[in-house]
Amino acid sequence: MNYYPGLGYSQGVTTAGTARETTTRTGPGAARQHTLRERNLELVARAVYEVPEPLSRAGVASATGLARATVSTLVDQLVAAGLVRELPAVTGGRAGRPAVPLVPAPRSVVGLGLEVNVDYLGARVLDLTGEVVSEQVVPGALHDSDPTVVLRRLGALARDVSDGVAAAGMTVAGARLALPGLVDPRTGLLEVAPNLGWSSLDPVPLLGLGDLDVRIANEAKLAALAELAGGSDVAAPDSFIFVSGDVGIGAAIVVDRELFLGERGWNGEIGHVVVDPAGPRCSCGAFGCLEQYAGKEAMMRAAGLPPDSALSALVACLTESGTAGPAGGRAALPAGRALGSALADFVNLLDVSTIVLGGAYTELLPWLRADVVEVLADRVLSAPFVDLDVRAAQAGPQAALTGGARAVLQAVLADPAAWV
Amino acid sequence: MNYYPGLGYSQGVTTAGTARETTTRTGPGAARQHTLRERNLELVARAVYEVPEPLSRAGVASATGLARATVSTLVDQLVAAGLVRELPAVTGGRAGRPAVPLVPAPRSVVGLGLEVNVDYLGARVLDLTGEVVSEQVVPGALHDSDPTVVLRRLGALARDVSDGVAAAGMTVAGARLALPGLVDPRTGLLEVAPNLGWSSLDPVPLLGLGDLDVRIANEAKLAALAELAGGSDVAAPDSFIFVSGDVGIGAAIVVDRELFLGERGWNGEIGHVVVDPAGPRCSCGAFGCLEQYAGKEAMMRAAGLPPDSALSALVACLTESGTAGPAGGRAALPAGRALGSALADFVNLLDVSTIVLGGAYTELLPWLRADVVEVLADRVLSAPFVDLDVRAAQAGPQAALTGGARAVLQAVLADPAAWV
DNA sequence: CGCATTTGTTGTACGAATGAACTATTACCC
DNA sequence: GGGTAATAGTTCATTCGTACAACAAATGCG
Repeated sequence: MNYYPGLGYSQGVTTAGTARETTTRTGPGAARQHTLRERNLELVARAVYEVPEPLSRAGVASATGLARATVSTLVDQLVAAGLVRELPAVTGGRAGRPAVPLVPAPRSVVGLGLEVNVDYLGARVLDLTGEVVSEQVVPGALHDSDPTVVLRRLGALARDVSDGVAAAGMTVAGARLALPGLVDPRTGLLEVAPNLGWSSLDPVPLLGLGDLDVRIANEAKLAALAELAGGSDVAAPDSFIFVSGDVGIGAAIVVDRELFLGERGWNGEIGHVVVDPAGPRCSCGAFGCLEQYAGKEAMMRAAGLPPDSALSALVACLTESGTAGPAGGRAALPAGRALGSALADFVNLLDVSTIVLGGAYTELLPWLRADVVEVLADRVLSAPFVDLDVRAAQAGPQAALTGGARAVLQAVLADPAAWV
Repeated sequence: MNYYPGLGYSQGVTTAGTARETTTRTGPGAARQHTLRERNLELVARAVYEVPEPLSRAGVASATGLARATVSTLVDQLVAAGLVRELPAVTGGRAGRPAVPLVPAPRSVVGLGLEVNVDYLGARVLDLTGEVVSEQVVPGALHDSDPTVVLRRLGALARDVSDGVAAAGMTVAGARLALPGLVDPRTGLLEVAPNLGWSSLDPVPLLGLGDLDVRIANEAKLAALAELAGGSDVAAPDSFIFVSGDVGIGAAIVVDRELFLGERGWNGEIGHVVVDPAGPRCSCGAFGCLEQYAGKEAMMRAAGLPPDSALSALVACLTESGTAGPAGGRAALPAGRALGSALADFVNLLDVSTIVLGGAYTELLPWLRADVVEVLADRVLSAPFVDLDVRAAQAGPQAALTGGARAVLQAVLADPAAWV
């Protein structure tokens, strides 16, 4: 992760205390015997989970570098905890005792993703294999809604879904609530969600989900996590900027398969990068923000549609007005160059060369991509030395629900010792 | 570091292989017995190094959570390795056996910082206490210079300094070479350094420093590391954006006392963030880059001085043209608002709320700060919820030299087991 | 059918941290 | 001045987890 060996500068004792005041102060990083066990359990679990085809105990041993004997005891614990399942031994062509393939246990421990967005409420349950076990998504117009009412409805939805999977013998390891706004994950408070009309509230208790471990996060951040699963054919990039275009425009930064959140998780506000200070005034008070060019309403207006039209109307309009791409005629979407310009700033400031376009941009990509790529090639300083990649999101609808559930499961995977 | 518990998503087995193909594939993260020892050695070393006043063995034990017995053996090893020194036992008011204070060992293991910049060459040696043990800085006009000649001269300088400290019984743990350009720390190659007129070269062998471990890095990144030492009175912030203004404008990102480098370490190119697309053409081909407003030459021109004037001339000019600050008259430096605008984009994209201004900006801060702060307050979305802080760099002249030496010492501190 | 081969398990050895007991050295109080 | 409490540092048996080697299990192949 750190290509400058020896430049990383993390402070052991002192920061560990300041980062989370809630943890007990006894030995934040002291490594004991059981630390070894925890770490190696995680290592073995990841080896089982993050490999294209099942490994045997011996395979895990050679993949991790641990001794076969050690792997055996660790795997036995994971199997006993229900996190790993043994498939029937397969006698595969080769000589020797047949190997027992190990796979993530389906439908045992599951994660719950929750989301309130402008036009829907949803709850989705994923198991350790990444399959959707259960979900409910309810459309609704939630701008300027009452958080108490909406969150109670979402809580009922969550209980419904959650009770269902619990009845089938699964354990819900926790939940993540995705919200379109500035959330502070340390305190669990929502500062402001402009498009919902919500501000300064503590959403988790309003869900009424009892003692289930529910944490909140920004919607774009969780959607980016969903991207890490990759598409059916294409693998997910290890590092990328995820940009989600809708009424507002949000982004998330993933480096080496890990979210980069800045100090408070309030980064990625690309919608208010200035594209042209002589441009139209933005709701944020500045002039010429990206949102004024590539936000949903601006794109609708530019296409001569009412600002609150559905995305499908814009797609239809673009499809009939020319070939599927700007090469076929006039630049179909002025948003393209503006988006490219803001992304060029982003790439120059961050050095992440893959850009994943999500939300409305996924469907609009054919009309955006050429302009974005061209502006990036012109404006990114490292462009001569780097392959810039602009691609469509793969995670499917309500990506934040999937990402939230995945985040819960990643936490399980990061500390399987808590489950044995 | 990660305020979204459970959102971090690091992949154990698979990425470890892709990140560095050079490492052997046997057990990247397998934790064995000696892993415990290494980790706890680091923990103890950091406890000794990163605490305002000396700790005793017992103090380290309570600070780290390790048992006194364990700490004793670990400290003994560090003392034997020359990384830690015992001061005379101090009988401080309190009852009980007097404690033996432990401090970083002065003048034992040292780090070497090297730098080629536009107007000087330098080598600086720091010991584990952070003191400068030895240095040589040679002014020179090095734009469009011959890398072979310049690097041979720097190599001679480095050998000179290095031989001196070695003769005094110190061990040089390694070196970092700071260069003002795009460097790839993985390969050790310099892609391009526009202001030196260098491109596509492998600088380390040209130094001729034998088998000394020399690694290269970007100048602004190393200067940012120097900031982490803090000033004489003010403590360094844990997270900040370091902006170094000179002919070009570079930046580095530090989050939780760790450099954030992006995919290749080529981030922080704030000099080419677009401030106004209707602005003057930049050398990079785009229009209205920050460098055209807040680069050294642009600032000189705006003040009516020849573009290659010295910084002192600009300061003199500003001082006599009004009071020390824009409040005293006309906006002294048009660079201020441009810098504020680019920084607002930076903060919106990254969520790091402290900005440290280095290079020429340090001296110009009185004429810049008010404009920068005002624009930031207007344009940063999270401004109502965050205290934005704009401050001057503390690290002193040739900060990259200090930062380079510190980077070497941090590597020692991160793996003291290699020295016992 | 015997042998090589690979997987998985069992038992011993070793390394590292722990906690309790012990020594060393001071302050304080009578 | 001596006893006692307090704190620092050390010694040693214990515990825990991994490594290594030997062994058992199960298969393919000649």
